[in-house]
Amino acid sequence: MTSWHISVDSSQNLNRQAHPKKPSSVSVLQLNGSKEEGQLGDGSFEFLLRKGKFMLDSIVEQPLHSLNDFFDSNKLMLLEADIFSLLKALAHSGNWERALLFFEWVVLNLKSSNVKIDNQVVELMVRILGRESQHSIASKLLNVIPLEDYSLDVRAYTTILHVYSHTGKYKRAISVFERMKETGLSPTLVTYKVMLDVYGKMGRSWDKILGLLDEMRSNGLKFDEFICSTVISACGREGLLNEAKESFAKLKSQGYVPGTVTYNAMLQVFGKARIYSEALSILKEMEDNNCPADSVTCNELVAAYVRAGFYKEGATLIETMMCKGVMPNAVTYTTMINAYGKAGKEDQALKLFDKMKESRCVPNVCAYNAVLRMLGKKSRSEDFVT
DNA sequence: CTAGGGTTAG
Repeated sequence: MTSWHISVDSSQNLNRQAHPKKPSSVSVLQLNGSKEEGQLGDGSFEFLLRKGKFMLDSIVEQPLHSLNDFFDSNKLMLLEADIFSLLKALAHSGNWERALLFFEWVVLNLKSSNVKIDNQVVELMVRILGRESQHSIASKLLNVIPLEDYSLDVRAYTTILHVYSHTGKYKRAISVFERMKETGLSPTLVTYKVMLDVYGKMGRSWDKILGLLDEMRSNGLKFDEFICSTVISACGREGLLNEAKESFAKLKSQGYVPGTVTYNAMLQVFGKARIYSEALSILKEMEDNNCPADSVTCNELVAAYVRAGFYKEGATLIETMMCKGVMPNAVTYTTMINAYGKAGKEDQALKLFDKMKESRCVPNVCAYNAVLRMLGKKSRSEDFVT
């Protein structure tokens, strides 16, 4: 099972010669609970399991700041351990920070003995940070892990690309994506989705986006809601109206049935460009296709109304939303408050802000900023009391 | 229960 094993010191080899039938690595925690390898008979395996559990518990008990000292003083035992299982157990018990510190410690100690970490351990660490959405930490970690030394799987690569996308390192994402393909790995639908997002956020890359879509087609991948919404929102970001319309039509002609998210992205494209006829026809298409509207749909419509100066209509829409069971959220209220503020309707804005709190919608930073900016502009900050 | 999408921001 665990074919990889890191041998670091000679004492371990002596140990192995003395007991050649023992498992070659200490299984720290038997997560799946399977009774494998028939090693339970002589009791030594159980002992090793207990030892592993003990190691896990000891790490979890350590305060974060003294963890490195703990690792150093238990160096021999830890480097002999099944690092993969120990990492997995740490992450599984909600200790991703300890997992990270352990990983970094292992990297440091193995580097000094010129031993490479196993691919699977790197993949696991990437996955742990990805799941925790620790993008900037992952990004920093990737600066010290030479990726070209490892042959990671597609999923690890995809997570890494997502990390680069999320931390704005678009150029690096593109070069890692290219290198990944050179090593013979085939990108999955999700990989392509992340890359479409990278080009979309980087901007000025519409031809690249079309290129990726062609590549996907020739690899036999089917476009889904994720792919389509990403492409349309890329258009929205740069005001590519015709491109949005064309690709939307093309995708539909290929049998793709748009969902709420893609319709929302289309609404944003036309709403932002103030082309209300098109926005309304999108809305009509949604209704015709029985595609349910959600809070984002309503927020886009509210934004479209107030951009055109239709404050009453925007406010009424919020009421309608509530009647239909779609609760307005912080985005809805912030959009309206901003609009009132710009129009010099401070009283209306403050009334709405109160209503927001009454309806138990917790104001976020954007909402407070909208109110404060408005009051600051009017030099009426004395009216603002919590 | 392996990775992934859309909305506020003067």
